[in-house]
Amino acid sequence: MNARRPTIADVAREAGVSPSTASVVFSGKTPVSDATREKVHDAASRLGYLGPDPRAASLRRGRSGIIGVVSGGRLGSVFGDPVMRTTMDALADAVAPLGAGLLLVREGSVVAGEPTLLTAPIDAAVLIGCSGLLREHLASVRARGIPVVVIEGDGGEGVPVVALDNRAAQRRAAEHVRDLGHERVVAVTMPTRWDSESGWISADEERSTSVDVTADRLAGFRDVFPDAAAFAGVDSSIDAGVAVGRVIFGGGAPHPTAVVAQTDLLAAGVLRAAEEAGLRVPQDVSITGFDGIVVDGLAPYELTTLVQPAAAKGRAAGEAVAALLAGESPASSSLTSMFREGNTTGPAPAES
Amino acid sequence: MNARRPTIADVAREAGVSPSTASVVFSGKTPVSDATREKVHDAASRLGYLGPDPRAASLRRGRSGIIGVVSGGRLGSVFGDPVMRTTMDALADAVAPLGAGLLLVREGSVVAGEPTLLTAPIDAAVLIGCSGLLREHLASVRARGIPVVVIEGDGGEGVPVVALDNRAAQRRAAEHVRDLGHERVVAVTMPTRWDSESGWISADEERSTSVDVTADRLAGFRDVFPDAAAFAGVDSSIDAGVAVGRVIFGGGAPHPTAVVAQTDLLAAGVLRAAEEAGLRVPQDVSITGFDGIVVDGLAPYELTTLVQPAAAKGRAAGEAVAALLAGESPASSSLTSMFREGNTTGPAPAES
DNA sequence: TTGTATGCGTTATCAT
DNA sequence: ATGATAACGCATACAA
Repeated sequence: MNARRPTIADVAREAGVSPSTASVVFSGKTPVSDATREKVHDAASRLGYLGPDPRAASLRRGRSGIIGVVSGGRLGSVFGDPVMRTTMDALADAVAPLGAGLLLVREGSVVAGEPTLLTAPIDAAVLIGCSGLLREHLASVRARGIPVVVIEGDGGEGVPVVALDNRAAQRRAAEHVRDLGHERVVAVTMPTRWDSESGWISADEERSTSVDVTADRLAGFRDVFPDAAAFAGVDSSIDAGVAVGRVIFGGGAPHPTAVVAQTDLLAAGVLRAAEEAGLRVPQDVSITGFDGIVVDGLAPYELTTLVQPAAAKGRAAGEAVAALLAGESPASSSLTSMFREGNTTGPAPAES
Repeated sequence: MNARRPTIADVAREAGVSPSTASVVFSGKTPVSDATREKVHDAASRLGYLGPDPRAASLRRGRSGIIGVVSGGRLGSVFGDPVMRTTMDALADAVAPLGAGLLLVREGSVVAGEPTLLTAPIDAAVLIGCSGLLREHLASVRARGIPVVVIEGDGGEGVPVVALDNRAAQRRAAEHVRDLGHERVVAVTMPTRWDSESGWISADEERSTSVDVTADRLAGFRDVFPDAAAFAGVDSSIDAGVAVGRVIFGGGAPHPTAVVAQTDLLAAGVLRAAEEAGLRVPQDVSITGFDGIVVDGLAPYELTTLVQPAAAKGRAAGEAVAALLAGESPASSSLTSMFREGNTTGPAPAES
């Protein structure tokens, strides 16, 4: 009745070999004779030993095999975005060969006691779609020697970034709309802060936007329409888009003839709201999206949008992590989106 | 130029206190005089010490603060389901007070080298929507003394399960459909295995279904319609439902007058396919779902469905983990779904 | 309230 | 190919 779980030392003793040899049998780092290996395995199964304790191995090797993925907002809203899911999947694939898994770390710990970047045993951190608020946290993490990679954001000096051409791409969409003759244009954005609410964006708010992606895409829009109004959705979802669309098309004022949305989901919601309001797309109102995802059930519409390489983002981040862990200094990478014209944009209607 | 990162021992020395005192200052487990605390903090910042190394702390305490969440399939398809997202979010909230975070573990390691339940430093594991294939893995994990909780599945002897009344609830829907007079009924299911393809389910396949949820709901359907046909979707999504619906309503044979789908997303897809085929819902065909989620853009339809307590599932699992970690033996819990009649079901059309 | 002493379970280094 | 040894960095029981 030995309550204690057997250790590798017990196994070694039972097998009549040294602890280091037993260790090597399990790790396979050094050649071992077949006879020895068998002795050790026998001893292990006799004792019910199931392999090295990951915690002890972590300490000794200085590696836990865990990579923290930090994202803004709640899991539900983060994973509600198909782009994020694709990216995360690609990231998981990319770090798996390193023997690493993904630990979900929620920014701004929703609940007290929750592990943070500073208290979790992570080998590296990937920041994705985070607000700038995290910047200070980041400093401590880096000071600790934990490699950091940022996806679409600014990590500061020496932090590799996987960037997307958000501003240029969004500008491209805005130009397309402008070239079609539209003048009454509204931007529909993702949240400006992770705790922010839906509503028209004031100049102040626009200046202090802390979500990098939102800010960058809005800047691209501003390059073409410096004075147009912008409305923030509560998140990136069809429902949020519908809510925004109802406000935009609901007022008595002349409705906009074009809406430049920051995501396909928002665009799909706006489109639906436009239909609700009795407007035809694209005859009465043009709508552009961003992401290039397949929006369930949007047919027969096909959004005019910017197709972004979601999986490539995850892969690039994974490769950067691998390089950092190998002691290299990977360069930042920059991915580009592709403009795709669908059937949701058309010439501005004649002034009525 | 000391390359080595400072340890708590260095801090203690610098502060002129013992290592244990310094440790206590950081963990807060024991009262410390203000003066001492300050001395230690000063020394720490002077040395650039940022707190205890989580890896070493893990080993010493025997806890890593990490809970493995095992799910079938790829991240993308798992998190594509709103129910799963809600459950995961609630789970994350529930374990946060324990100081624990969630490590994503993919069943059947998609990529070689990926950490598994046996190699990751986890304190507990939560299995959610897994296939029975995992059963053997589970044995080793439990042998290791790692607590396990299963959400909607069978963990075997002594494993607390958070169950949903899948079978009874699905039976409820089937009865509703039968009571409306429907006889040509088809079940539309989630995948029967995680690697399975879409298609009519053969008797063999039905018997060997390894995804518990799929099997349970199908059994509930069978309680009422033992001989009806069943068609598996490639996953739980609107698109999968559309694909299934096109087959179901596309043939020359008389179309079914009712479809009992295993999820709301599948139901929504089937509904769309029915419309495509020129059928009216519910006059020509009745459709039921399962989950009770809000399906973006399904209005004006409101699915007849079973509303399941998604967040409660996550909370219950979190509480069970907490109890296990506290050395208790939590009982399994059983949650119930609520039948909600929408406007997608109606009397069977008269025989034509 | 603080200090002393020990061991958590492993693996890397080096020698044999 | 195998063995002896020494950390890895910390938190706890216990003593003072």
